[in-house]
Amino acid sequence: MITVNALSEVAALMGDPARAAMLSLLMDGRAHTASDLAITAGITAQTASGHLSRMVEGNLLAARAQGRNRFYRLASSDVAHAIESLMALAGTRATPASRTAAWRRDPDLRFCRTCYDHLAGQVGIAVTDSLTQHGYLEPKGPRDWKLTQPGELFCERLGVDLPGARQASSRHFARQCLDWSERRPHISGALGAAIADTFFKRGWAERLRRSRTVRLTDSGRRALGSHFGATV
Amino acid sequence: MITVNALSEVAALMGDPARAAMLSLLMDGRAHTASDLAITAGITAQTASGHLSRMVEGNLLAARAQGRNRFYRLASSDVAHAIESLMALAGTRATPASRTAAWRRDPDLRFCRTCYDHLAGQVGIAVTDSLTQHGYLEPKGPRDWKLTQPGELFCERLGVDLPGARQASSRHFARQCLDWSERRPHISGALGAAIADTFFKRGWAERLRRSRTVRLTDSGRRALGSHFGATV
DNA sequence: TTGATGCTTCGGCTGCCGCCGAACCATTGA
DNA sequence: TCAATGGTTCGGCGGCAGCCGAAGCATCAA
Repeated sequence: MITVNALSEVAALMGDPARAAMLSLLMDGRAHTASDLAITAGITAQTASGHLSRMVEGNLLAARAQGRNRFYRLASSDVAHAIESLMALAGTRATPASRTAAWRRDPDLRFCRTCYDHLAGQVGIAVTDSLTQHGYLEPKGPRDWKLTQPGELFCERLGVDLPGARQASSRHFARQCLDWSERRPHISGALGAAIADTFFKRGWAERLRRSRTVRLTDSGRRALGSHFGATV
Repeated sequence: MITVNALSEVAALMGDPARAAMLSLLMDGRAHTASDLAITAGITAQTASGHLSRMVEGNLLAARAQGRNRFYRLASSDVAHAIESLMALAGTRATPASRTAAWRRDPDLRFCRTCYDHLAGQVGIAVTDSLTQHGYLEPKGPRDWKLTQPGELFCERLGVDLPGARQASSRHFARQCLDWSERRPHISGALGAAIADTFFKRGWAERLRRSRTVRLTDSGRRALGSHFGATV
């Protein structure tokens, strides 16, 4: 069966520590330079170059040249979801030595991070829960959400770029994405990305360099309370 | 970050051709003997033994001794879902040589297979669609379904072991599982397994040995029409 | 008890793959 | 044009991990 080989090839591509470190950084959804990825993985530029070209060849990454730099990003949100599902598995692996799951040791990452291009972790869940509890978001089908009329008004007041989000016709508008640390769905898709953008633009959250971890600012914490009625 | 290592370890465990072949066989949800798995992977018993103990150690598999034999099965449905998500990735990898996705080359597998312990593929989707269209199944939350009152009656008439399914309190009753070939959700969980059992018990479907592929019998094809109002 | 079967452990071989140094190409800026 | 910077290609080294043969335990059937 051909699918077996394909399975092992994809898995093997993710199964090297250096490549996994790069993929983990790229889970922030942004594009990073080859040298940036090399430093993150703790290897030389030429070794990283080999890894990167292999991952492009394997359709895990997409590359874009810009001047002297070469930027790499995840090829698709499917790749991000596959990585998340593996991380969910890794998180439940209770080692006999310490029964503490791996993600528990990184509380900041668990608190708030980017998942591809939208917010995840406790903050991502808090935002999503608020939207559904206020009736702004309703489940639609197995893996999507519907933004209700009041929900549209709410987003507009918040400054979310709804027209821009709808314009990205090639991707899902409001998608459910399983959160690997909270093990519940949060909002992703074009709307999820637009909401995350709003958080960054209004100074409610800051990306930490070289990490998926996101820091919630003081004003962000206040905004969660006043706009979303949530405390984290 | 510790999660990075955990990610690469899990992925590497799936990234070996022999182990991937074993995992693929175990995706039928049943337990298989060590020698059976060795033959499937095309390696000797002692080599397989090493692979199997590593996968047990890595919490991918669970082992159970029975007489002289030792049976291995997937440790949890989480493992099955992670493998499915990787297969979904592998399926979309269009090689430049042939733009045909891998699963297209195995139409039987795409038509009907077991996913862990329930039906997947076109038949799994047809059954699920029929249940939802008749109002027997309603979406409940992001990843579950609710079996309605008419749905319970329908299942009882069909001979599905509902009490037995409800008894498995440790697992989800009616879960949504994303089908990697159809890319839509089908019914899984205890109810999904019970429905699949009914198909096998009533001779509507037959497992092909050493494969996830399931053959729909003639009576099964008729049953799909008469009971589910579906044609495949 | 004896032999057959299923599985595992041990030891040693082999090949692959990740790694780096060195050299090379491309872009930028002076 | 020349130096500096970012990336890739090439060649060779070293270690790990997958593989098997041989031997060692269990279990079952006589």
